[in-house]
Amino acid sequence: MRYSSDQKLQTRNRVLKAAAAQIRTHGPQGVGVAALMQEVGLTHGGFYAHFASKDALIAAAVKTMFEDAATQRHRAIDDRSGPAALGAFIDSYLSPDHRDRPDRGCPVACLLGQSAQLPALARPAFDTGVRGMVRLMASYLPDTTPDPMALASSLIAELAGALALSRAVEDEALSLRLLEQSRLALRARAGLAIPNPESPYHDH
Amino acid sequence: MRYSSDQKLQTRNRVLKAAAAQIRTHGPQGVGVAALMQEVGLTHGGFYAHFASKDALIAAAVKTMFEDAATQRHRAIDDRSGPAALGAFIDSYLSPDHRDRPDRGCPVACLLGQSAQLPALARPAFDTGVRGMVRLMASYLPDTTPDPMALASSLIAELAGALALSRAVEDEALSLRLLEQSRLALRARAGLAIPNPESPYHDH
DNA sequence: CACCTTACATGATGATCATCATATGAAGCC
DNA sequence: GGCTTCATATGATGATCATCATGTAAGGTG
Repeated sequence: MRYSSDQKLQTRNRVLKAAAAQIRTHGPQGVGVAALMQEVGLTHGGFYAHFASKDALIAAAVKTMFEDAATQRHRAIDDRSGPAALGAFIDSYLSPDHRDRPDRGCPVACLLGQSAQLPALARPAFDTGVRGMVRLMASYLPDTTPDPMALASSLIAELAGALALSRAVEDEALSLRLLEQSRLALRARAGLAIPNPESPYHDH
Repeated sequence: MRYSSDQKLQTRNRVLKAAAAQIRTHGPQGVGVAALMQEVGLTHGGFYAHFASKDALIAAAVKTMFEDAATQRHRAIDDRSGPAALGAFIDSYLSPDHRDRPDRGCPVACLLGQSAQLPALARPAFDTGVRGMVRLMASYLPDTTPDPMALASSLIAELAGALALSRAVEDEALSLRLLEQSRLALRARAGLAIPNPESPYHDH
């Protein structure tokens, strides 16, 4: 068959999207080329028409992860600004919903512990993503913050750490406690009021 | 040859020790039975005399990791007590030295992001380790702390998150900044004085 | 209408890996 | 001194996997 003009690009994007989800749930090693292509409805043979290697795919997938995460953050925060935006960000980040959907969640928290498995090609994208996330957090902080970048760095470490920990832990009660206590601590550290206990979480 | 009475146990311990290091550096998937046995000076055949499966090995190795970590913590803290112990713990945890030696470092930070790769057999040991670490941290906190377990949970999340992040990042300057800013933030949050900038880190 | 490009499929290759069946070789025991 | 035991070695098996060479169908282009 002859394909529509951007057929190849669309296929490539579908593969990328599937890879981005698989990498976040099963790690870079957990993705097989054959299984990935099958998920997209194709066979493994065509893969190398789109990517030079599996490592190249992972590098590209990590990049798209961070791009998607940026647009997702905008949706989670809606049109809120200042403290409301910051609170919404923290709450959605440390929600059980986010914990249970790593496949569409924050790449930083997912790749945190995968440093050894991540191919060198994908590393720069990760660094850029971390830097961007710290910068974004700093931009949310009150103008009165003495050193916003320093505080943001510390807040991001706890955000990602708490989420990753809550995922790694087996016991649901312990997992929820880790989320909730970091959520409260982070809100306090960021200068936010105690959140409404009735609706502590938000969708994204 | 006939072997000394505890030969088998000693071999098993050597395998476990090597596995514990490999898992922390290369992840659970990064360890091959053959390579592991060769590192210990044996061939792959004898492995199944010691462990029922690779998963069983990983579970046992995770357990020993946490046991070793407990004794290591005692050494890092020496005979200090109270604030001095807490400060030494934070400083050594977030030191470049600890960052660069994951093979003998904190299992929590190493396994944080490996939840997907960790076999079910090893999960309970991880939970126990996390709980123990939070409890230990709580025991260090000043008596005046309103809810020590809550604060400890938040502190551990930042500790492990900052260390894992500093390892995952490629850029050395960014990595050091992540360590240092969380170190200062954690000391402040734990009610400690600003550390001496001359010798900010300690061996362990 | 014939041709050639293009997007993908089929099938093979070689590597790696966990697992296991079986062999070996040294020592304690009779 | 031969028999047995037991820690480890050798080698095989089957599975999984990345990669690639080659085939195929379809449709725009000449």
